[in-house]
Amino acid sequence: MSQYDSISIERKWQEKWKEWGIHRFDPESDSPIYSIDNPPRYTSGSLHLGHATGYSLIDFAARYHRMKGYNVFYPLCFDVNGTPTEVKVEKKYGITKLDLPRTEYRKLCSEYANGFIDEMTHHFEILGQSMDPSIYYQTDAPYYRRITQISFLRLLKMGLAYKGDYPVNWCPRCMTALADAEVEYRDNVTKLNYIRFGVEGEDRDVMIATTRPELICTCQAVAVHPDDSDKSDLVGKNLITPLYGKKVKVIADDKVDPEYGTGTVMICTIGDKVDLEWVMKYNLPLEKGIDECGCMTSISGPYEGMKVKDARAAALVDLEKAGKLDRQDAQDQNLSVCWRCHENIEFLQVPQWFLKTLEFKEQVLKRADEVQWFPEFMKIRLRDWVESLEWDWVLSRQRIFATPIPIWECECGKVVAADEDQCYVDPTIDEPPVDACPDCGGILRGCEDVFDTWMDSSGSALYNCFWERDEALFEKLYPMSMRPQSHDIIRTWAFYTLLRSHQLADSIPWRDIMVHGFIMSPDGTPMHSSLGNVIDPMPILEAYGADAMRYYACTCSLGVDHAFREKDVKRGKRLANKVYNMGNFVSRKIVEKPQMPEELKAADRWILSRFSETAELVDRMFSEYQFDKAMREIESFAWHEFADHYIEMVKHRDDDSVRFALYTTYLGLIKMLAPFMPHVTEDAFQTHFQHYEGDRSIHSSPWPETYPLDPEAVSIGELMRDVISTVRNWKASNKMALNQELSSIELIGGSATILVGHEEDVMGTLKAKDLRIVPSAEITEKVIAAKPIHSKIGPQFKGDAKRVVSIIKETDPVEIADALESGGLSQDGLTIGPEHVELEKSLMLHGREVETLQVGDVLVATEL
RNA sequence: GGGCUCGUGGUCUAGGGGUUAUGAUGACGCCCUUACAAGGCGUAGGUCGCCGGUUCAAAUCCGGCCGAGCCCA
Repeated sequence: MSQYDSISIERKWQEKWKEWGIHRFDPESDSPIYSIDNPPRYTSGSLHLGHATGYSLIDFAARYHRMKGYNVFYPLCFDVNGTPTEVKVEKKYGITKLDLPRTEYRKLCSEYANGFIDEMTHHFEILGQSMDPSIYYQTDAPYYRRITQISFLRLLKMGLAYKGDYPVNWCPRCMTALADAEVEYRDNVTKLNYIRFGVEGEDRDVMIATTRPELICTCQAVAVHPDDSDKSDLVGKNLITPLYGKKVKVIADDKVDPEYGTGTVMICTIGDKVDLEWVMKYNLPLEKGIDECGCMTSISGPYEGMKVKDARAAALVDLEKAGKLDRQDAQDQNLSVCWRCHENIEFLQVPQWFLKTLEFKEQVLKRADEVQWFPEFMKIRLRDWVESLEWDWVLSRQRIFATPIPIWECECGKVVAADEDQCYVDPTIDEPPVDACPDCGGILRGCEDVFDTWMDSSGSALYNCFWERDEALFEKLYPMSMRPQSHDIIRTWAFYTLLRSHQLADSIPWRDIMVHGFIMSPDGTPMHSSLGNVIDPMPILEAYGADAMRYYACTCSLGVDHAFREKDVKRGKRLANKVYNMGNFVSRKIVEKPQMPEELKAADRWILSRFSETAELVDRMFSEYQFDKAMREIESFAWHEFADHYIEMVKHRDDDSVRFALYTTYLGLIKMLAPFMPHVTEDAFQTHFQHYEGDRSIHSSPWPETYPLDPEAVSIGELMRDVISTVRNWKASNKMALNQELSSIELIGGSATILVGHEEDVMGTLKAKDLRIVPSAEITEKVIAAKPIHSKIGPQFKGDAKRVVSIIKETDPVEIADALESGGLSQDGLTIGPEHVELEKSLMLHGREVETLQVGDVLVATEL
């Protein structure tokens, strides 16, 4: 059979790997550990193309390190917490979190999310993933949440977690606080409204421009720029707000942009972050105009209970009626929206739990420097993010399907934390460690808030290393070897993990971080379900196989985005087929395991040398996560050097030397390809090598051994290759069959003599009955061109280089050759030597009817 | 508006001061050759985004501009 049937063969080995358990991490082993802080897959349904690519890249690292002798820790894991699931469940059942008791709501979410796990696990298998189910975890399980909770209790004890009363980003639809990292921005056009404020005791108006007229009820002050001479007379006076008639002071502050609107700003509690800055700076009262549901409060008077948007419209009508609305302009703005439901977010003051983050900025950046970034420039993303941070991390969320915050609170304000032994604990169900408030004896109420799910995710490295579960294993495993992730979550997953590992373990979480890009649609634009350009990887896997899909994945260099190319997957399928067929050829020659013979023939030494060079380069590229480069090296060696040239060169031969070289090179070749294309290489290994090598699987076999470089064999091999392919091309272009016999071939030229003693392969391959190698013959050499060698001329002649080049170009080549023979070409005080010029010669052979071909400076004469 | 990355034959891509710019893919032509026609061989196809600068020498370094993607404001 010459066709590689990917689907049935892939399933077969996937089943075997499962049966053999060859991807297991061995906690007892003394081998060096390579551990991967694998991204727990979010349980949102089927695999998409980006996942297929991302997880393939991780699997390359895992399989490579197993072959390098590492005890690899690569857990199968799922992320099952969080708002995205809640949003989907609410949509599915048409409910909100207020419609159901917490336990029932949570049950719906849990059933929904867990319902995907079997299918997603199966998809990983189809992709050829070597994740280890023996170290499985999911983030909603009590054993995982327990670690999240204990880590919080430690941070609380250290004084790093605190309850604060600061305004937070708030999503009125999700009814929860959001971290800065959860806020997205959207371009929007709104109305900038010019509104008249009265001046106290004077008969004039001041025009104020605002996009949020519904917040006039919370106006605390009005600000102008200190250098704005037109308005300096206002500073210190009181203005009267329209609709409410409230007196507010005019202040001068250089944060005011005099160019924006009227240059006069109303300061509300709280429209945006600048408002908040002013509120803090001038110690203004924090009045709440909007509540947690996104409705106006009683402060707004007639608008109480209205949604913000409706209140804005109503306020504008009233302002118009009162003659206070002067005009409206269109205004571009950047709207803050919730990352999940895209509802406009508000700034609200709702008590929340925070983790001290700002005071750790420098330490986190130091930790980031201790980690090796692949690619290096991705560290800049982290640095920019850290340096731009303005707030501590809001840990609490007013949601349900997440890890509960393990505390109870008393009306007096006392907080009672859970005992670590109690965890996992749900304070809305479980009893507190003490019966009543230790301060006032009051009743303790379980905290209903839950953690931001990044609190769970950023503990993955700690969890993986058995932190607070097994002290000995923690010592052995921590820090982990590598964190793989995409670049969009550097500010969240990477940052929070670095922060918490520093705070809790005083260490980096991992030594390396590998950051990959996104997979875009074929036209280079992002894939979005709303655009209808999302590509499902499953039909691709079925059509071409996992090895082909994985081939595509390794063409995706790290750190940058890649448009999906189906033809790259096709190329992968072809490569799998090619490798499969090479195996068929090699195994025809092999009847027992070949030993290295005392003497290897030149062509065989050449291919072993080239293989060794390739394997060492590939090894280094693997260790630097440069999978695209590694694959390119393997592919071009396998396909072009090994198959197109070497195999062709030795087809005619059957001896110990060629058997050893074929066996060793092909085995080494499939070994270095095994991390990328695990199925076809396993199939070839099992079919042709397993009974000789003994390893149960190619994936539990060692990385190939290499041989010292043999420069002599490399020159001989390359000349053989060139002579053979030149004559083959000549046969082809003269419409001869490639196995057409030739009565003789003559190689003429000094450098041809290295082939003396190695005629066999040239003759055998070209079907030539005779081969003669002579240093010279009755030939005439004619110099036809002289070319300047810039890399030699430039450094030596510097400023004169241009003149040297033009001398060479303008002088007759024959004249140059003659001059070089007799010591050099001198002109204009410049002496040009043989090292500066490459002479191109035409070789003429007289007296016989022969075809002549030229290979470098070797002339090939063939005779039918 | 800021940061990062990228612009190379029709398409995709390698190279990151010094031969005739790499390879894939598509197009065209030829070939069943001791594994593979899902193969092999060959041909055509390029002002290396644009404009300046540094240099003996720039696809490569520097500056500006244009375009794309991501991250942030």
